[in-house]
Amino acid sequence: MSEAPLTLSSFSRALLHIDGDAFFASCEQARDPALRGKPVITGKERGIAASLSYEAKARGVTRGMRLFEIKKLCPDAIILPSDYETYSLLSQRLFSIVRRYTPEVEEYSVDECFCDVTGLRRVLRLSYPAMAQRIKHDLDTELGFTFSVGLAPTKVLAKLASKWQKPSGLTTIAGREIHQFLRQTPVSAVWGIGSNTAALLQKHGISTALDFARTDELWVKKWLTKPFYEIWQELNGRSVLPLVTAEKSTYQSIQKVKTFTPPSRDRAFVFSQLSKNIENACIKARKYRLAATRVVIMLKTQTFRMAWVEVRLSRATAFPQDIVHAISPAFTQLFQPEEDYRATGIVLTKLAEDRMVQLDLFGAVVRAERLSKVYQAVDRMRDQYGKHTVFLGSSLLARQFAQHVGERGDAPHRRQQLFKGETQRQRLGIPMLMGKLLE
DNA sequence: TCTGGGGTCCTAGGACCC
DNA sequence: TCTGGGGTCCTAGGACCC
Repeated sequence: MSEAPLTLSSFSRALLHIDGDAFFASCEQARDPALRGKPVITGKERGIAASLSYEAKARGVTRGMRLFEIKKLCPDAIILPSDYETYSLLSQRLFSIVRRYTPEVEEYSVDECFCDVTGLRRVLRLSYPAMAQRIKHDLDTELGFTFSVGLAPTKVLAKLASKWQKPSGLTTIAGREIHQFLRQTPVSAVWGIGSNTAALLQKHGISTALDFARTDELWVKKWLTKPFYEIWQELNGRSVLPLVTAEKSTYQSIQKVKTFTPPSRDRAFVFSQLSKNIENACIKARKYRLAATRVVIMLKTQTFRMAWVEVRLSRATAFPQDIVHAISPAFTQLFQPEEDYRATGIVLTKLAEDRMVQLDLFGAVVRAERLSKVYQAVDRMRDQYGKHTVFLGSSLLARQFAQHVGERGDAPHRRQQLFKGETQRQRLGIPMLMGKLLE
């Protein structure tokens, strides 16, 4: 292994990685002040802890812990079902605050982003660390919970920096300090290096991020794939990963998977779960004006065995009844009556843009136009009154089940609670079957 | 870790064509 | 009939992320 250069001029680029602390639990606390300072846990619908407030962590609760264990350990824990709609709204606020400083923002996930502040020192009359501090201050005070921020010359290093001190940390990794940080970091903790690659590297005596950064460049190129070579470069201070600032406007695939408890071997019920997933996937597809030409249906057994089959559609569609009809034989083939199922899933793939969809027969054109009109109306109603307003007859069992177990789907009144005056939405509360609309 | 849900990118290798 | 080279497209599967 030869020495790779680690010293670079302090900031060829100045990139920030901003990460919400205990984001989901913090959102709940931000929305309901009565929850502040208390052990809050989200993930009730799954039966395990998904996100924990720092108060809960202090009591020894960990991610993935079962609810009954949590109750034993921390009887006053407040356990809430996930409310993705609220998290997503606060996420948008996070991004818009960062955009006050620079348009170069990558919305990496619901609770984190990267941004490029290179060259803004003069404009803002601030050093890069001071700039990072200021952005952090705005986020902390305006959103009502804390963020951890990393400042470094590359994305991979900025990600490492934000993780360095949590919660509410601000860590700078300047070019000359890179090796000090990498020496203390196991290679498996580097963004993009998972357990498989970490195990491979370990075999070659590479255990810290510094070992990896110092590995011979030619060796890395020869034995590892492109993403790992890019990580190697970034660890050495060479910024090669671009910021993806464009708004997400399309998808390669859309999937909806849903677990239900208890597991079931009732064919009609399992099929209706799948049907409901298909409807939800189609809603998303239509929103982005996409249509699937292929779908994968998946059934997960209680023993976590995943059976799946791919179905080619005769034409691209984003209408659930087309897909429900097309996958029906495949479902029959997949479904084993003596098996207990815990989840179903659908993946829409080979997505085509809506207007490019080819319609073969005149009859199909007429039908598609009719359906298209129906769904325009359905999508408008859903926007106005909430997700559970209109659905396919084949999803009825699953819808009733969800209502029975008190699922926390989309609920416009919670939006009102959070953003008073921003929405006039109300809940209709009367489910209608698609069949009625099509009559 | 007793296991949710939603994505992306990369590569090897086969099929097919000239 | 045999052997060879090269290009493109597609697919399955791996790996990783939050």
